[in-house]
Amino acid sequence: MDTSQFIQRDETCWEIPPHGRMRVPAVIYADAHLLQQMDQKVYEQLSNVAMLPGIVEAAYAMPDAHWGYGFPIGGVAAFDPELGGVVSAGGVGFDISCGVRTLHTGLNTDDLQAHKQALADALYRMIPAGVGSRGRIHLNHQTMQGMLKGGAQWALAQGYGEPQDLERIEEHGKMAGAEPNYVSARAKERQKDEMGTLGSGNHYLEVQRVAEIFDQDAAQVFGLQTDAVVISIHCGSRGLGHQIGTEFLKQMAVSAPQHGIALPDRELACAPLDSSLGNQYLGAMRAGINCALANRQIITHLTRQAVAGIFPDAHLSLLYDVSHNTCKLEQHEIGGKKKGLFIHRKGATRAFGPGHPDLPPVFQAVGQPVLIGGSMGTSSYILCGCKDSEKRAFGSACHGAGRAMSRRQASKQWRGKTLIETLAAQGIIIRSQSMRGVAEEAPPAYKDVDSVVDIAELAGLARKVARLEPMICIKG
DNA sequence: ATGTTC
Repeated sequence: MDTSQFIQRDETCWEIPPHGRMRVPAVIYADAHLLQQMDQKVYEQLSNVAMLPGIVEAAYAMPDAHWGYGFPIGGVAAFDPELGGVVSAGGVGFDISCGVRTLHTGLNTDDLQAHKQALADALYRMIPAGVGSRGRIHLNHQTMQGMLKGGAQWALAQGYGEPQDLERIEEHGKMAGAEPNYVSARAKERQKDEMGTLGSGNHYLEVQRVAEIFDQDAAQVFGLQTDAVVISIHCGSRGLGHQIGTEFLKQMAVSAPQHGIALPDRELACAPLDSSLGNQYLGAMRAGINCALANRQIITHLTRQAVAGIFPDAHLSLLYDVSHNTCKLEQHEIGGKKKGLFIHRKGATRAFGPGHPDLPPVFQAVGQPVLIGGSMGTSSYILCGCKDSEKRAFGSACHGAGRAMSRRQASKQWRGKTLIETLAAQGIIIRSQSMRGVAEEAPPAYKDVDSVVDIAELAGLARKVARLEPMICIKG
């Protein structure tokens, strides 16, 4: 889009001043090139978000932002319940609590070389991936309620994982305030055979090597060294999250007029935080967060089993687990005063800096790990939160490379088989059930993750710690 | 993202 529509505040901060029904400005963190690459829809969607009741400070977009459903993906917005603030199902997204976790393996690149194919096969066999994939775990009514209430803590109690995993998951693995009774029977039905599955789209499990370290001190705290092998898992709440999103979006759109809300876009359906519907969505959405946390915990268990079959002495310890589709009540300073705000992050990662009370002791000195999944075949990054990020976008950073092209366009332009062959020639093994899915994920269909991350750092959203390169990718 | 057009 045209950069002249913005007031450039500094090198990476582009502002849309409030006009029309906008209550606050809209701000995009990007450089001129990333901004030009973004669809004009990002401008419109972010301006619409700035019109919603009770929004404070500004509607923000991260450098990886692109056109989404209602809210842009890469969007961050905070709402004050005391100012008539709202919660929006479109502001969280369909894949509730989609996120990334990264595991240390204790192996290095040389250990892996001779066993690469075998490990790819073992992981692909062990972890179901693709549309409608089903797992080996089947939940009944009681275990479903327990999972929705307990998240990764529930999964651990079922035998999936290790106790020390928990402190390295946001919310200690269990999102408080989940209300399984606000999750429909249909959402639960869709989920009962889907625990421990990756799903499709941009979801993946990737075996990666640490290719570059930018910050030795933070890397040491995070346990990262050059040539170490790590495994990253990117997935979410599967059919359950999608069903919750679908149902509440509809209800929020229908009831907006009776809540006195004139929606700038039907896709921005929302409900007041103090309404019954808003409260029900929060309870269901938090249960969806627990579903995603439990799912990533179970996949971790399956990953440990697959790796143990080839490297019996390897111990996989969790670095961290972050969610990037959430709405959370957090304390932030507005005009010098601490306030409880509902922070929507849609395709945006929490990036709390050093000393934040919500971080476990191990990360107090350097800030939380911010896990950035790149596109297929390209680098991923590990960043850390910094003090500034709390002033820039409520403690948030980008979540990935961000699409530059639609799935439809990408699937017309590339062939999955060719892409897999090209990547194989670079030593990257791709395993996927869907050649169309692979084509949709073609690296050039995404923005350049290196520049997205550089701009995120320049904007003070997070600081670079390490760059990872893919070796094996199990693709959803 | 999604039992990929409830």
